[in-house]
Amino acid sequence: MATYDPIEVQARWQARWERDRLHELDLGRVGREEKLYNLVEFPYPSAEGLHVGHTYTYAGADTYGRYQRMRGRAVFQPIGFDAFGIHTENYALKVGEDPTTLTARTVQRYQGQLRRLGAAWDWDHEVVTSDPAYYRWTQWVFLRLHEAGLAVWREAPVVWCPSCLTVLANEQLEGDRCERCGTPVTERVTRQWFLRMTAYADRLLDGLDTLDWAESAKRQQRAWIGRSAGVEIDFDTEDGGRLAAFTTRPGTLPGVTFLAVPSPEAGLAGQGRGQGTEGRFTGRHARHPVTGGRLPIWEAAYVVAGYGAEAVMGVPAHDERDRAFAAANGLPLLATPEEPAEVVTAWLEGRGRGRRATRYRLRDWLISRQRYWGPPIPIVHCDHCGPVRVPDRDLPVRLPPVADFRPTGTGQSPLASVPEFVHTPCPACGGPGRRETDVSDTFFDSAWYFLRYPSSGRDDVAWDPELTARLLPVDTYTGGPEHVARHHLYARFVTMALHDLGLVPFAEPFPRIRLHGFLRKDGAKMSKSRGNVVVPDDYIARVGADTLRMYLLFVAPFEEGGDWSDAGLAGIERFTARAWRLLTEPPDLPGDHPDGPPGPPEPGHGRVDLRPLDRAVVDVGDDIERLKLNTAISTLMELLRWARQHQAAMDAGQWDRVATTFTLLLAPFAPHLAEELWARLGRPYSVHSQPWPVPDPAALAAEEITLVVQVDGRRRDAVAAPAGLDRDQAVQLALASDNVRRHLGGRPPRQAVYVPDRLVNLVTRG
RNA sequence: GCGAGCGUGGCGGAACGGCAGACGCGCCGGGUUUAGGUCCCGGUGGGGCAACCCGUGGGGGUUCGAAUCCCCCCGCUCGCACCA
Repeated sequence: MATYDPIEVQARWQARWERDRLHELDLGRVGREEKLYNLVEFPYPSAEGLHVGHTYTYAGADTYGRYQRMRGRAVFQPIGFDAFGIHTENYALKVGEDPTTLTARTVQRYQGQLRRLGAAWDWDHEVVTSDPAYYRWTQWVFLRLHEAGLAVWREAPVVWCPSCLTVLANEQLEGDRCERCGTPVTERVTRQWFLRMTAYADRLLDGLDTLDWAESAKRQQRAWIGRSAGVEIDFDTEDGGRLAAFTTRPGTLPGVTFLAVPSPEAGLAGQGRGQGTEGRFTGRHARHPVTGGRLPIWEAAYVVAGYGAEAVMGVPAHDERDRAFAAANGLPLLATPEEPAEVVTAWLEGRGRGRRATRYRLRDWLISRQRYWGPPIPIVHCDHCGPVRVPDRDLPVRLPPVADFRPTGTGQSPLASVPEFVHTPCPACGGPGRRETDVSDTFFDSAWYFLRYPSSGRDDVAWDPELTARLLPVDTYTGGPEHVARHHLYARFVTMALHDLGLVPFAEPFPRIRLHGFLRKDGAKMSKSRGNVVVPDDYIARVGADTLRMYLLFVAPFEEGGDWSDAGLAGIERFTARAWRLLTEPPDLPGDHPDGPPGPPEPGHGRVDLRPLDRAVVDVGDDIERLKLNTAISTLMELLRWARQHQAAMDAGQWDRVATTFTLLLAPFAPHLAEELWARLGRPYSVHSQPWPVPDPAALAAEEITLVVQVDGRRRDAVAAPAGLDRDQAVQLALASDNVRRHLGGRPPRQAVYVPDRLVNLVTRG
């Protein structure tokens, strides 16, 4: 028999699956009950290609999807490319190539890599966000939000990256640095487009309770939204003005000794953050609303602009930051007791000096980017009409070719240098208009892509209502924890807004999210920016995709991740080779042995206890459901060893059941190998269309168990016993053990703890 | 600083509060092979090499019984980082 050639096997079956469109679903016939929308975060095709971190994520999600298909679900598992955006454009700048041609090439490269993973992608529904057929609808979504008053153009201080030469959203900061390039950011005041995400703060927060997400992810989003209930208190200033201060602890009002307002240089972005005690007296004073005492007004670096209140009331006696600021600036500390919050609030409300208020850490989503590689925001500015929506019929507003796509640094996108793009009649009055030249944030492209997948072929609608009602929401979203406060939040917000507009029939796009762990390299997260990526291609060419997939899933629990090292790869190579030999070569029976009697191999007696097989069916399935893919694979290894050891004793019927069942259990993990083995067993194509095996319930009811016997909590024996013993029978059995009697030393047990079918603990101590 | 997660053999990792170390790597021994590799079998936490004893970052606690639950401390990783 031929030896196992994983490279030949994977190439042949990949070609066949593609020809047969094995993984493409006929969405027209999928019922709502049977569908399973298995979504993974799509890659951005920026730089050197997919790395094994992607392989890890996709292998896990694909294994889950393949298993669900065998469980009878109609699995929709689309894939696409997040091809617009700064990351792609920066790579284009680095290599000095136009992003249009570059993207076409990198997408092709990624497609090839994704195909070679052997995942069950539904290529019929691929989307590419930089394709006009896609971003036309991104613009359409923007227009719907604009109509609803959720997209607003306003002047605001915004975060500016002096390296990327664009403004950034709050979510795209890492501390006071740009999350893409690490450059410390600065601040600008310009007119920008915002999506009013804060209007949904409460619903984004409250909706979390309904979701099947990891608690850590919910906690993170809650913290990000940061709802605080408190009171806004008015302070009259001596120059006749008024300052409103927000506090969550109105009871500390008697202890106020100063007011703090944002210092101009502290700003949004957080320059000057750190010590937090720098400040400058403004020369102005306010009056305490209760005592009438004079309160100096200070500019303080620690006050965050834009949180919603004009000032912070400084209470050195009750707040650490206030105390530090007061101490550093010679301000008094007034040691007053804290009053009951309700009393103070009611007092203020009664005199019109304050009102209950809720504040959020969440900001509106700034989507303007003064960059090239993104969807133009579909607005025309008119001197008479203001910002006017481009009519739907004129979409897409195509991204024009430009001579130079480098960011300008002037605060304007490179599109501003294309007169024939900029100058266009106002859609409202027909007068001279200027197109908006900013493009939108990449995260806006990906905030709705899951809606597009089922309807990807449609050029008349963004998404088909009937298909959407049937296929969505997403059943399982496999993604990275780094997206919890960004992409997952944006997608929830956009979906809620579209739901309110009656455009989608659900408010939550991702009722169930599973976060994968990270593959690390030498202790550090593997990422392109760190330059420590390992590329899957060499491994796929050398040991095959099946072995790489299984190895990645074997080394660590999927949701925890682990350190990449190929040291243990040999273990999976051995496993697959053994499986191949066992199922494709005739058994090594006595009749075959050179020293044995000549003749054909004799079948075994056929009285092998097959319960381990049924047990494995249950265990592997349970493990996949829980994404414990590492232990699922170890169960397969144990099953293989058991099959090898008992093969000779099995008759033809038993062996057939073992061989086919093993192959079915292997299929979600090693799709090519399983398909080949299935064919060689003479079974009809395809193994991936087969139902998951059903265990024999009688076999699962084990009639014999091992009872562990302890004396005073220490293991002294383990005895074979029939299942279902009652306490007295179990204790009698335990007392029959010589070793147990020896350790009892003649003392009768004072107590016996019995865990049915597991353990007896005889306790002698009082 | 705040929040969360995690600390188990030489290594990756198993273990509904119930036999700690499954499975795999590596290593040791044996077999097959002209030889190396492959392949097959066995062993592999520490101490005694037997009965047993000790062992899950450290210390305390709850429990008949703790890697698992609780408290304190140490270390690593990941979020957030002046949000009043």
